[in-house]
Order: sequence, then structure tokens, then C-alpha cells
Amino acid sequence: MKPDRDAVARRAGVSSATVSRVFNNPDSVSPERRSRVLAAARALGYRPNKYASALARSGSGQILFLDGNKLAAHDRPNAAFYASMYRQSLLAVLEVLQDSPYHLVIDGECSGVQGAEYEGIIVYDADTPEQIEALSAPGLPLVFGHHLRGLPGGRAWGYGVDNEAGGFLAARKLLDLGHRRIAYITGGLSEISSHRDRLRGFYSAMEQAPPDATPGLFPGNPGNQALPDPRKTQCSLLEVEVGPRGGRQAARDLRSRIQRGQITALGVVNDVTAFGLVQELLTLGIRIPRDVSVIAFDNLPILDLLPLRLATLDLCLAEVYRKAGQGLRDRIRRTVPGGSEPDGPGRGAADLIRPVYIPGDSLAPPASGGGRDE
Amino acid sequence: MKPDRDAVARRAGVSSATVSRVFNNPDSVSPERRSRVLAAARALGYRPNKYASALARSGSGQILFLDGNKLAAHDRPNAAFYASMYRQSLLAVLEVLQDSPYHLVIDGECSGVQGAEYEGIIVYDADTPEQIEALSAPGLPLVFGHHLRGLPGGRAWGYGVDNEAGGFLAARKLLDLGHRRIAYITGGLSEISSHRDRLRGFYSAMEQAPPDATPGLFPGNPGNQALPDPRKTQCSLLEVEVGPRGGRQAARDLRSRIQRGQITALGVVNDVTAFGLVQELLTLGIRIPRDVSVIAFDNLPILDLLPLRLATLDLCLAEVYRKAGQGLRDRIRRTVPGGSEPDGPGRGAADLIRPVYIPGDSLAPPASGGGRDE
DNA sequence: TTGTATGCGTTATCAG
DNA sequence: CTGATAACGCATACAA
Repeated sequence: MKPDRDAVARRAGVSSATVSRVFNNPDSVSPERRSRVLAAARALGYRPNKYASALARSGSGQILFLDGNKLAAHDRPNAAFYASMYRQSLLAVLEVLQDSPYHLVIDGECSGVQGAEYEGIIVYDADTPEQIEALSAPGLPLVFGHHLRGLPGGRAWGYGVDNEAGGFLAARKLLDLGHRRIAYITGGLSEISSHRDRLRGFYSAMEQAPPDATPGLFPGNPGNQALPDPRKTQCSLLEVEVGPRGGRQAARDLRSRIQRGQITALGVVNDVTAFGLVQELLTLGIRIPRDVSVIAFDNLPILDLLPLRLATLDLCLAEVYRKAGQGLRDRIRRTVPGGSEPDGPGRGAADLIRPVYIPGDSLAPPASGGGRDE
Repeated sequence: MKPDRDAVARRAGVSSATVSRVFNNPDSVSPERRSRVLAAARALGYRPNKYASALARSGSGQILFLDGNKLAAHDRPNAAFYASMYRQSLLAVLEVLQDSPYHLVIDGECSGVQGAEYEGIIVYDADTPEQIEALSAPGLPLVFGHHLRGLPGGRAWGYGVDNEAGGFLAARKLLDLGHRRIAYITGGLSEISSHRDRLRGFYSAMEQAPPDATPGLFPGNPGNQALPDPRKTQCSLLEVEVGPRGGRQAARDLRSRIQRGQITALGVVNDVTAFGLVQELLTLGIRIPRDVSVIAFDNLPILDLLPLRLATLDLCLAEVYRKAGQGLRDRIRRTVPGGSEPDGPGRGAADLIRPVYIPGDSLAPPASGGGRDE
């Protein structure tokens, strides 16, 4: 029924070992024969059998897609809203691994991480990379995805969202529209690195703001964080619980300042928080974007439940995880032969992908003509 | 490293073939030896290698998890809100298939359904079962999940949500609280069978309502559907576009009737629609549950974004898909040996699971003391 | 660079 | 009911 390696070999007039080499180590076979083999394979619709391959390699043939949420120290507060990201990421990895010799396995129990069950692990949204690196077998190629700056020094590799660039971009959008009285709403700064990164990026754009900018009206204090002094930036900072409830709280806290024109634009750490914020602002009779502009992060489906289209930044997780899949694939290859340390560009480091701006109806120039006047 | 079949055989003092039989056809080996083998296997932590197994069987060893949304005729309107269900279902199937000889493969391209790539298919949320049955190879065990009544007459099997029971349950909750002036909000009745089923169940509870019930105030007309005549039930019917926008529309349509006490409770076809409805009702100054009670279906995470907890029905998809996984597993077994028609209880039929009531703050007895007065 | 031969862990067939 | 033994489709050490 399905063509096997021997069929291809016969058709191409080579030995079956050569066919095998073409698929596993193409450089070790002469260009002329290689193309003959590839042609034959294509004609027959040949695709290597992953099972036989794994069996022959004495490998498991499995790559684990490990959900960091299952290992998280604390319960993720708004986890349920992020199922779409999970789906998106999973499908991206699957697409990449489609015609690799590996199967993607989704973690049922996290039990087998220790054992030699897998040939590599892709970690989805890990809370504490160190923990996972410690948990998994020493030789295992490990790829982290999602939000990451710096990774544990070891064998870990990562592909993630450039949250700092995202924060910068968000602030730039507001500044370019002419806003000068801006507040940033966030929370969980001590636990969640992505929140810190977004804030840092936001600040650094604000530091570049034109000199006519009005200083922050209520300088928040990120406290123990190694962040720029908000008094030097043009940005006010409001810390709340991250989530819809915190967003609603923020709306009540900012109400009078917005109504007096002391704040004309808001950056919000994520859509979930922005959701509550916008709900409550509208309830309080504050119009968006006329009275205040709002921009957030994540581009979640829940935005469709808001009466207006919120401007936000898409995290491009599909791209992140596509890269993660490819990266792992490459690293497995390099790990097998010599046992030599896998090199590649900057091991232990992370490739970051910049978020993309998604326009909405929540952004407009400040009402009172530019924000210079008192 | 990992124990193989021979290790188990040696330890149990039997041949390796016997070990194999214990795992594949337990009845064909004597009880005494069987228990010896099982003991040895447990002691060694032996688990059959799925790859070798598939290779030897000349099977693919793969079960396909096919996403019906990808084959849907029309774009699913509110699909993004249902990612959590996808995740939930997928994980349930994985759990069941954990120690079966099969791997779960998630559809990348739907390309291989024709080929003998898979040994079985689980179809997630299929729009048109007929289409999928036609598309897949004739011998393939096929299991459908999600919303289903009747299946194509052929080899298909299904496990789904008993939407009719859910509709009945929702109506009963309202009736038991004393409501007699009730409206049901739905849409897409001609395309979406689950919506019809919920309505049918809702109606049938209303037909049993006590004789003091006030007749429906604006008898809707489901038109071409084979549904009970709303004039005979105690229920008013409002058809809108399913989704947040339709929900908001419904709120505006019903506003005056609610304010005049002509309607005291609402059933809504799903949470997404209910979301818009509740948003708009609150905006219009209608209090929930004081002015009107609301109950919906699905128990989606988005309910956390509402300022009050909406009562709803959980679809228990985890259980549905756990059954689906087990069912498929059984069917594959029975299909292999004789080529005889797979029997099992009621082939071509569907096992339905009843939704479960999730309490909330959106339900209360009618304000004006029982609903009897004019 | 290429071909030959062996083994990967199971299942299934066939004698006993 | 049980035990040898031949596939299963492929990777790779080894020899050419």
C-alpha cells in the first residue's frame, strides 16, 4: 500500500541505505544521486515511517509539549482566558513538526520528564524555567517559549515575545498621537517578568518624549524593581491586581483625573485587565477615545465582547512557537552525533519576536488640543 | 535502560510471546501465567513500546483528532470563545489514550484522512458528520464528539452533549423558582442542531408548567422547524443573531416588556449571546436578578468578565471526550479481527451526557410575588 | 561516497 | 494454551 524505502531505492537505482541517508544526512550523499532519490520519493509519495525510524534509532521519537501552567508555583489567575493562545501555539508547533521524524506528545502527567521518554521538550509558558531544567533529564534538548528574557545558564534555549519592544511600541503610539499625560496600569511586577518588561519598554519610550511633556502626575513606585524612576519619565504608574477586577478598580481610581484632563491616555498591561477597565470607564460615563485613549496587550478573543474595538498588541505566538519547533528540531540533530556542546548562535539565550500593533477605536489624539496647556 | 518484553518474560518464566499476548489478548492465556506476567511487568515498570507495536501490526498506530471547525461549511461565528473547550476535550482524549497502543495526532492539514494514515478518528465538534464520513476511508472507526443527535446511518459512533436535557433543565430551574413569564432567546435554528435541541428541551419543560402559567406574550415562530407550537407552550421565543451583538439586540427588544413585568425570566441559547444581553440589560438600568432572571449554556470562561455571576449549564465536555476516546479504542479492537460488523450497543447511535447546572447570581424568584397577577 | 548486514521491540503465524 | 520465528520499515556500523 504505502511505498517504503525499498521501493524508492529500486526506482532510483540505489541502495536503501542511500535513501535513508538522503533523508537523515543529505550532505553525505552525492548531489546527483540525491536528486534522483528525491525525485523517486516524490513520484511515489514516499514519507518515512516515524515509528520505524524511532525504533531503529532506539529513540522514543517523541517531543514533549509541556504546559508550564501545570508546574506553576502559583495558580495562574486568569488562565482560562488564554486557552486560545495555547491552541494557537500548539498548532504552530504541530505544523512545524509535521514532517520531522518526531511526534508531538502533550503532557498528561508530567511524570515522564525524568525518564528517557522524550528526545526533546518544548515548554509552553513556563513560570520558572529553572525548575523545569532541573526536572528534566540532563541530555535533553530543552526549548522554552512565551515570555522570556534570560534563561537559566544551562542547555536551555528559548523563543519568546519581546515584551519590552511591545511596551515601547504601545507608548510610542500614544506619544505619536500627541498624548503627554499618560498613565500605565499594571500589577504583579514582582512575580511576572513579562509585566516588568512591558513596563520597562513603556518607560523607555516615555523617556524619549519631547521636552514639552508634562511630568507624571502621580509618580508610582515600582519599589524593589530595577526600573527607571517614574519621576524622570513622563509616565504615571498605577499598580492594581491584574485582571478584570483590578481593571475596574483602576477605572475608579483614575476617574477624576481623567475627567479633569490630567490624564489623556492609558497603557494597560493586558487585555484582561483592560477589559474591566473599559467596562467600568464606560459605566462611569467616560467616553473612549474621546475622553481617554486606551491601548493594551495580548489581542485576546474577549476583546470582541467589548462594545468598542480596543487597540492592542498581538503577541504573534504562532510565529514564536513555529520558531521554537524549528529550533528544537535543529538542536536535537546537533546533540546526537558527537555529544559535543550544542552551539548555535548564543546558546542559553533567547530569540525574541516583536509584538504587532492591532488598531482599534480606542485611540485618538487628546481632546484639548495637544496636552501642553495646564 | 527501559525494560523490554524479554526482560518481563525472563522474570515471569514464560516466553516473550506470552507476554505479548497478555497485553493484547489477555483471554488467550491461562489466568495463572497471566498474573505472573502482570506482576513481573509491574515490578519492572514495563510499558509496551508503541512504535514497535505499530510497526509489527503494520498499522500506523495513530488516532486522529480532527477538528470539525476546519471542515465547517461556514465560518463558525464565535469560534474563538470556545478555545477552552477545545483544550479541555483534547486533554481528556489524551488522558484516555495515555496507555493505549495509539498516539493521538492532531490534524495539521486534514490531508491524510483519505490515506490509511490512521487507525481511527475522533472528530471534534463536527458541523456535518456526513461530510466527514464520506471523506474518510471506509474501514476506519469513526467517533464523533460534541453536539449530536442522530448520526449518519453508517459506521459512525458518537458521544455528545444532551442538549435537549440541558434545555429542559434550564427551563425547570426557572419554573421551580416560580417564574411563569419566560422568554427564550436563540438563533441559527435552521443551521445549528444543538440550538434546536436546547429549544426543544426548553419547550418541553414549559409544556409541563402548572396550569396557572400565563401564555407566551409574543409567540415566536420557529417556522420551518419541527418544533412545538410556541402558542401551546408557556414560552415566548425571540430569535436573534447568536453572539454578543445579537444578545445586545435582544436586550433592547425586550426592555419594555421586562420593565412592565411581562417577562420575568430569560433562557439564552449560549453564554456568548447572554454576555451581550446582560451587558446591555445592565446598561439599560435593568437589574439582574431583581428585574429579570437569566440562565444560559456553556459555562465559558468569559463569564468571569461579567459583573455578576451568570447561572449556566456546563457541557461536561471532558466526560464526553473521555467516553469518546474509550469508545474509539474499543471499536478499533473489535474491527481488527474478523472484519465482522462492529456491534456494540446501538451502532450508529450516540451516547449523550447531560449538562450540569452551575449556580450563579442571576436567578431569583419573580419580584411581583409569583407571576400570576396581571 | 556507497552498499551490505544487523538489530530496534513488537505482533502474528504456525507448530506443538 | 504455549513457544519459536518471521516480518514490520528504518538507521547505522562496517566493509568496500
